[in-house]
Amino acid sequence: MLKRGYHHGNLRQALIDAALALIETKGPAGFTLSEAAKQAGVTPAAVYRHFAGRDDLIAEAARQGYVIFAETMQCAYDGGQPSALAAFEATGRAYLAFARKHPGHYIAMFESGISVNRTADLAAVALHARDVLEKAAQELAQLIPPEKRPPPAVFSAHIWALSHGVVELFTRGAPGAQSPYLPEDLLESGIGIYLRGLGLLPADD
Amino acid sequence: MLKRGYHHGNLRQALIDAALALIETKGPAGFTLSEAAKQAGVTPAAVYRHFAGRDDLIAEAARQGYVIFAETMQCAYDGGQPSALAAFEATGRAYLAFARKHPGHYIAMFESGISVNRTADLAAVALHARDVLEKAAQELAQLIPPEKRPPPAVFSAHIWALSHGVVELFTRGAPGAQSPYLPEDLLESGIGIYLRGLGLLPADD
DNA sequence: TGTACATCAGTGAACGCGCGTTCACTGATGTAC
DNA sequence: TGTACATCAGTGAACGCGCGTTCACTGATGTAC
Repeated sequence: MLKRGYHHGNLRQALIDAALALIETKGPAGFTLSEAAKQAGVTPAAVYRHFAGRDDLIAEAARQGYVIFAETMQCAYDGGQPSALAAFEATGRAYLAFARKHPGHYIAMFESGISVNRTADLAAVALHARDVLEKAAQELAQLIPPEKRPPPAVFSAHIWALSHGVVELFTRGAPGAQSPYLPEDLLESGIGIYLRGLGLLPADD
Repeated sequence: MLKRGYHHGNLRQALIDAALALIETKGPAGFTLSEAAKQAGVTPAAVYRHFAGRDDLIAEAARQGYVIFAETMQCAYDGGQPSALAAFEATGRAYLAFARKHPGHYIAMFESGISVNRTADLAAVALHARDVLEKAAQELAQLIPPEKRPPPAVFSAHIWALSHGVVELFTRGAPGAQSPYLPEDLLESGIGIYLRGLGLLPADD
């Protein structure tokens, strides 16, 4: 953040970062353009040099989130290679790790109410993120005999839903947060049982 | 709704219903006390005869949601008796059915940002709803050999998370809504694979 | 049955507030000569 | 290296709006006699 007197230096990103911090602290409804501007040390009007308006700012925050999200999962996937099983499990764990590490992004992406189809750019990067998970599922599905193999899209949807449900219900003071189990453990054991159901893990523990 | 001229008759419930309709239509942020009053044909100030304020209205909507939620699942559970497996699967299906049939309640409960611990009353009814699912899980867990039986709380948390994730991601125009699969089918197949992983369903399909 | 009265649900006007957004402007910055 | 100038990022004042909330009030309702 090279602050060069009158001009800010990198206000655009500073505004996004401020928005993310606000969303993380006060929830998706707590974010306001004015407050984000204030946090960045700037007048609300200055925001309009860089964004079309309030929603455009959130959308950009979400977009950056999807980029990091895809990168995180891709990286985990690569790290688990060449074992399809290890790659898949690492990808699942990366989902929760992302939600933990980037709560502002996560909320902007999934809880702010902005549509993923708002811009073509946002839709593309969101689709790419989904493809990473689906590719991991597809590769793993090869190990299942074709006649009892579910479509990879179904497979990955299950894992995505389970991961998302764990995040929403058992992190950040959600309804199930009084549970004595760590979200990480819940997700790992849940995926374990699921993969056993697919015959990808031995039945005996 | 017996409208007796000047006095409304049952304004309290009319306000809750209006709030639910608004939440369903415009999302959790779209709800305003003033608009709910207007929908009920009444001045905003009239709301304060029945509720402490805006948040109190949403909390009451959520509370009623938890009551219906618990009833719906309890009813499905009872209908599946005496088979533990049938009762459990019916309870899982009831979760999604509730979200479909009462989207306003569902959003008020899980997406409005009001804490379940806001009042003792709300916390109690939310806990009761969770207990219904947990009881179904507990009973079903009896069929698993003790040494490979997961704690029922973990078991039910998995199902809850999977159900919630499916609702959030694959209904109501969410990120995964362009998926060609019905949420009902996704949830059913997911639970099926999961139960197979626990040895509660035969491995061959 | 008719009248006087207490109750209290809803009115209507007003409030302060913070929001997103606009506009003419200003002055720091980087460039051309 | 020094000066004149064009650019354009950010200012500051202002706007209209709808929000949640308050208050003194009013008049429909149900009850007591």
